[in-house]
Amino acid sequence: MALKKTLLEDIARELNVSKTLVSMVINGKGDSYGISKKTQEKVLSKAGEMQYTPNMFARALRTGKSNLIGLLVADISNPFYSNIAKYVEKALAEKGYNLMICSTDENIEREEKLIQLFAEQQIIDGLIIASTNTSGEFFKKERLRNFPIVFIDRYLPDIESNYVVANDYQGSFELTDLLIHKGCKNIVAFNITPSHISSLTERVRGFKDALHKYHLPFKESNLVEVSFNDIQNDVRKKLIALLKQSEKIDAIYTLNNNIATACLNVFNELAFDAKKEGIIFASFDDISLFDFVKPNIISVSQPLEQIGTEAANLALKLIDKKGAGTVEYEKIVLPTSIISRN
Amino acid sequence: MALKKTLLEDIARELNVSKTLVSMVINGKGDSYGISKKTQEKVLSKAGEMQYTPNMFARALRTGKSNLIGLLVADISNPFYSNIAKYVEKALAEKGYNLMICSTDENIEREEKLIQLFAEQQIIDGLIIASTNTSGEFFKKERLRNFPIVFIDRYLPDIESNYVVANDYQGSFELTDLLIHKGCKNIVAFNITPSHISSLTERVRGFKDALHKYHLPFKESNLVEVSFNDIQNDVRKKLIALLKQSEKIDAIYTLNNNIATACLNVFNELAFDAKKEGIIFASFDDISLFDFVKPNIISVSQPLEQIGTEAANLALKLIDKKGAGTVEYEKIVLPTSIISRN
DNA sequence: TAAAAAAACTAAACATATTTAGAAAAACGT
DNA sequence: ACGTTTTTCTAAATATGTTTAGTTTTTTTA
Repeated sequence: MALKKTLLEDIARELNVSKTLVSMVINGKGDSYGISKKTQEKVLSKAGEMQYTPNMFARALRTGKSNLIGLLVADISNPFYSNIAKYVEKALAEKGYNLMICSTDENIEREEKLIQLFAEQQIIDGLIIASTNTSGEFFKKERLRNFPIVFIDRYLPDIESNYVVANDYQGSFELTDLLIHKGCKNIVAFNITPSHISSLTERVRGFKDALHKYHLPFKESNLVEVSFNDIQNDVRKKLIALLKQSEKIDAIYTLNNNIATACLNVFNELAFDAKKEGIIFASFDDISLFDFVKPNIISVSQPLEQIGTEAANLALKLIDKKGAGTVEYEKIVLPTSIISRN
Repeated sequence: MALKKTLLEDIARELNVSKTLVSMVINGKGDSYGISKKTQEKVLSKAGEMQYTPNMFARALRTGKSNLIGLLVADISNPFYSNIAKYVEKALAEKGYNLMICSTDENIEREEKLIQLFAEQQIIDGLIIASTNTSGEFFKKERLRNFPIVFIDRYLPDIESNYVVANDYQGSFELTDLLIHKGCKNIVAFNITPSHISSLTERVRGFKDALHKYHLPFKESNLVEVSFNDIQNDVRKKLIALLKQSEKIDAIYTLNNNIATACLNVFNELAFDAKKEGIIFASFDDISLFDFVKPNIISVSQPLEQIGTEAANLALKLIDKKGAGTVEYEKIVLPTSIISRN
């Protein structure tokens, strides 16, 4: 009735050999185990004929390897992450690995639970993660210390780790520098809070340093923080207040695409024409949306394909090297580029 | 050295009971197997203390259930799919299931290979798929006939199946109807080719029927086809030709968000002001981008959250019912809504 | 041609759970 | 106190591969 799957044993029985032999041949170890060419061919052709595919669970159970990589991000529907995911998947597929994607919703508990489930249990062979954690404490656990983890987008400053990130500091510095060159004297940056995330603190640092370079003062009012849980409403409230205030500002700089989109929404609602009001709009993260939007947005573009590809390859490299003594961390920092739409 | 994982046996040994008993209790079957309350508590507390978590592979191997659902889409970086993915994941997480996402790049071979790998091998318990296949032939295979599959976005007309799709026909009809009411007499629709995909053929049908309703002729020139593999360039070529031609058109209607974005790019390049030229721009699929773009886009919005949630729940339902005789297919068609930006 | 070496293959253990069939212990009835 | 039930628990089989430690067969060497 229910079509039975072909097992190693079935092939072995058909050919009157042991399943050990079949397993060896199927795994391409026929030569190294000294199985004769003729036998190898017989096995392979019979396996093809019987449409044999090994049971991943049995294999993973025995070998402790699943050929699965986990990708943990805040929100897979954020184009930043979904684009990275696409390239991660592509790079992994080339090496016979598959991807499990999970969203954490920037929820530390959920993140930790998922890591526990997948990484500590060795369901995945490696983890690529944009961690939302405030510290590296969790990752110091004995069970994780030796697990292949690649941080992307953000790293945790208090632990040594492998990571692939954009040069947030440099990108933010250059963008701010450009704004100043365009004559801006009172730039207001919008950040999200809690803002412990490294990519954001780096961007803030770049922003401040660029101001400092040109002897522009940094006041409290140059940095607005909006709450992650309610970005749209918080942005609306604070942006409107900002536009109403007497002190004139000449640039708004959002520190990620979420805040940018929220601001654009408010502009839309208010039919606010930033250009006409002499306000330059700039943002970290370049999303395709920005190509079409008024006002023209000056943005810092991150190399998504490269981030995804490098992260995948680094993860695979760590898996290969696993256990091989050397614990040298790879810290890959990729250059960003300014997209200056005129 | 390498921290050993806690096994069922370890708990059993500590408590001087059999691992059978431990397994039963861990799986919440203590009562039905008549394990005394006291023993159950002992086991549970010891398991917590020893941080036991069952090995998914051993469990899946034995039970044939992995609590994994596969999601196969053309391109996870397409916001349409990444949004659906988000809601699918959310609905599954609530029921203790996890998601494996793979992109097929609209490549039939890759799609079939992935299905073979995951579904036929029973690595996943169920599959949610936006199939790129031209026919249902592949899904008729004995090994798949009884496998829980939910088609989303597109269904295959030549086979019976479970699916969750938007009402493409209705949405397209209403949109076209609206355009006509706005005075359009020569609407050009942009489709991608090969266009065997059900959602697209339905949209074309809705378009034609609406024209017909108002006795507007449908000519070859009312439907432009662009190749999926090179959307941007093909759109550029054909859109430019269209805008140059002598015959005046009064609306452009793109049949999905990819084509829409490509068109907008061309408008941008040419600094073409559709509104000024008396052309209304409309598109199937509503993406957040459209909120910000000039010209104002009239669009058909699909209920992404609902599609994702219903698909996930239907998949779980099929898994539950598996083997339970009744083969009644669920065909869920969800209403779309017109977003008419003025 | 017998002993040694090399080549080709296999039985059994193992990875870690779940489940079936049945055993031991406790409680009950008389 | 002894057989019968009922309650509680367990040994062994199973799921499907990989790997270790041999064994058998063939070839080579003296």
